[in-house]
Amino acid sequence: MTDRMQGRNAAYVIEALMQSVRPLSAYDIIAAVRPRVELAPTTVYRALRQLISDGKAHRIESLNAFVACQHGHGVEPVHRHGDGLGFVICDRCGSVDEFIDPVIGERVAATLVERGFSASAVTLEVRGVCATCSDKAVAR
Amino acid sequence: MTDRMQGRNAAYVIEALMQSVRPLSAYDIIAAVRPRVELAPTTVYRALRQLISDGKAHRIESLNAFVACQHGHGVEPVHRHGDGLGFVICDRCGSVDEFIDPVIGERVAATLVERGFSASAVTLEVRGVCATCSDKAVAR
DNA sequence: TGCTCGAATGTTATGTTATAACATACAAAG
DNA sequence: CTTTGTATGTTATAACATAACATTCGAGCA
Repeated sequence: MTDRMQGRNAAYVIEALMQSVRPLSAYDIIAAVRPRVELAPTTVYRALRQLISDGKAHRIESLNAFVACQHGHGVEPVHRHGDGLGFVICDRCGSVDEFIDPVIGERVAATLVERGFSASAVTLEVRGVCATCSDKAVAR
Repeated sequence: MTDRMQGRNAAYVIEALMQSVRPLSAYDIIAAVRPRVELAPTTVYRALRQLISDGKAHRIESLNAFVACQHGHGVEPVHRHGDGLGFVICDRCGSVDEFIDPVIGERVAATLVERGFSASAVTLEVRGVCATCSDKAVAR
């Protein structure tokens, strides 16, 4: 009961996410782990819920897809929504970049305090085109 | 060709959104306008795309649902993602509150400039429990 | 008038994302 | 060796979203 046990399905899922540059939908994950193993949607969503609550994966709301957390693989705490965690998502190449801006975290927190609102999750996502893809477009 | 023409379907849809306290999914909207009129999903999504690009409605990504814009019904410009526009969503009563924080807008913009990232949309959503619902829980 | 063009709309089918509901396995604690 | 809780498996279906193509309708104009 070390709080580290999370079953082998979660292991398959996080592995698939870590090996992918792009976010994966639940069904992408099913395809990615096949034919090594055949997972049902339910199973994948269960594993994802677990991984997300452990801070090892994030859901990208605007894509209905999932990514492995890019940080916190050492001693430092993993990134959590609510600390000014955000994602920059390129619609051209699909890359996702995680960032933290404490000032944003503070401003959001202030807004919530002002309202007496108790937050369970904060989503910050930017969609657009990354520098690399812009350059490519210019280069042609 | 005044750029204000947008067809009667959009009118039905925005009306349904404005009359609702809570966000509505596309299928909720279909139910809301029935039996006055019977709209197909395609039709509703088309109208929503239009309304959103006009700034008259917003998509709540974390709910896969839609709300009417709460501001900008006078001369002032409508709210747009990217100016620090955000939503505070109560998971208990379903209420959605729109807010603007220019500081957040600036910080996000700065992050994007730093990366040479060109944004097309910014999503900021907070899920949790509003003051009213918290009070109720305590009061019982 | 009647042509033509584009925008809006309608229709059908299907693709994609997510969960409900219930059955089984399996390990640790007692 | 039984109880209990967590993980897992299975089937079905709910909920969200778009593709592809047909039709209607109004504005501008020959």
